[in-house]
Amino acid sequence: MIQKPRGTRDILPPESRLFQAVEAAAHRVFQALGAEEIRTPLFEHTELFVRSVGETTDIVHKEMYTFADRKGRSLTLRPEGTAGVARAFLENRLDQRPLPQRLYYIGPMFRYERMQRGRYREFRQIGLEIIGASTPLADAECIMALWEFFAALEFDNFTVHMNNLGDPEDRPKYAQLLRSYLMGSKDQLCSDCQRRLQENPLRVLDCKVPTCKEVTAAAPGMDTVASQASRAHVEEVVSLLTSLGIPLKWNPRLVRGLDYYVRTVFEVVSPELGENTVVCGGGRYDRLLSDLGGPEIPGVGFAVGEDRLIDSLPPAFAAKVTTEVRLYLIPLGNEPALFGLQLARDLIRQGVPVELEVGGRSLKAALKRADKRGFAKVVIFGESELARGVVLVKDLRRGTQQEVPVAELAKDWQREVEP
RNA sequence: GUGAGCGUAGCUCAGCUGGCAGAGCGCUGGACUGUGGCUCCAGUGGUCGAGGGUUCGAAUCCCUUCGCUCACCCCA
Repeated sequence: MIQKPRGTRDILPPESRLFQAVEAAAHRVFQALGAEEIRTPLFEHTELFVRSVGETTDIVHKEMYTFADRKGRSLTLRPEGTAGVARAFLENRLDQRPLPQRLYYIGPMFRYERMQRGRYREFRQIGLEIIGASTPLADAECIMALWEFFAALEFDNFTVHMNNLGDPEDRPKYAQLLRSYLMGSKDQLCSDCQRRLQENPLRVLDCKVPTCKEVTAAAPGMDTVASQASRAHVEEVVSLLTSLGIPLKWNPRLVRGLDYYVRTVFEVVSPELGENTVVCGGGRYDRLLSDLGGPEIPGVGFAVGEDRLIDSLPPAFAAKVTTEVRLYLIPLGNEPALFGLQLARDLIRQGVPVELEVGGRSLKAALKRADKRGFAKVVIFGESELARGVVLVKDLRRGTQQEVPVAELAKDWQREVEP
């Protein structure tokens, strides 16, 4: 038996409804803010990701699905969405349209990683990019959009973690500062952190080992060397969001895994999936487009891990989405079966979702099945009902049943669903 | 890349120091002819992940291999 490749998943009903609901919310919220959908290739030239995400990052270093095509060109399945959007933006000269442009995408990403809870090799991201605005207001709008997206999914308790990564020229300065600070307590760091100390001291701030946390607790924050301009920028973003009533948690140890971020960075972690499982990450990337050979156009954006988001959806919302709301049509006999087919056609034309019993079940068996499937209402009709132009509508929850003229069935349903 | 655990029915799992492969749930049907939920009955369903070894006999013990999961790492 052939199985799916490691790290991929089959999204089956009813879970597929959760994906539909989440994506519908994304379309609705982002479009309301003036964003438009962009769809870019699932694979790109490898060079694009090496240059944008960063050669030394883990993503590029060891997690990309890279392959040679038949002409020997090196291609890579996209590990994230922003690079492709930036490339498409430049290639199609979208900078010639009015700026800023708000673009969002929904689709699969690929990273070669070991499987773990909430971590897949093929996973879906929903991302929003605001390209062509460098103001703190743009950052704030971006995070506000994120907030509204989560709110539309009925999340009521989550926090946006924020930090300032400074400008590109600040980062080596900070790495040096942090390294010399940590050198003093080198012996108390775990073996991983002693290695990180040389390679990438910022990562030490991320370590979960308690002794390392103690050492880094009083370490100087990025803002001690961040440029005055970047500090003023991020402070303004915080101020704007605070005025909006969006709770932020300042986290000076927040470090992102992509090199292109500057200044504002933020994350949302899921309490359900554990403290180190990021559901959403984003930030500002003012140098990305110019680094890719384009004009100096700033941008800010985020990506939500759709699979992880769905794993941590509020239960009440998930239950509502997966509940069967449709009329179950049960014909009794051959004449009524034909009528049932016509009735199903008429009802779906009027926007009433139905399920016709086509398995020839007895009434008893059909009702039993209706109960198991969670149908709220069933429609029963035999020859005697048809002769009188009515059907029996049975409410399974209340246990009541009444005759309804066939012509009023759709109206009866709409009254029930949209009171 | 490092470490740990687990593979038995569609699902969740039992199966003792080796002795006829099981339960619950699910699915299908039935218990007054056209009225569900509870209950009861019946049916359905397994190369015990795969290969090899030990043995009269292996789901069980040993070896190999494949697969899955979790943690580290990193990230969505």
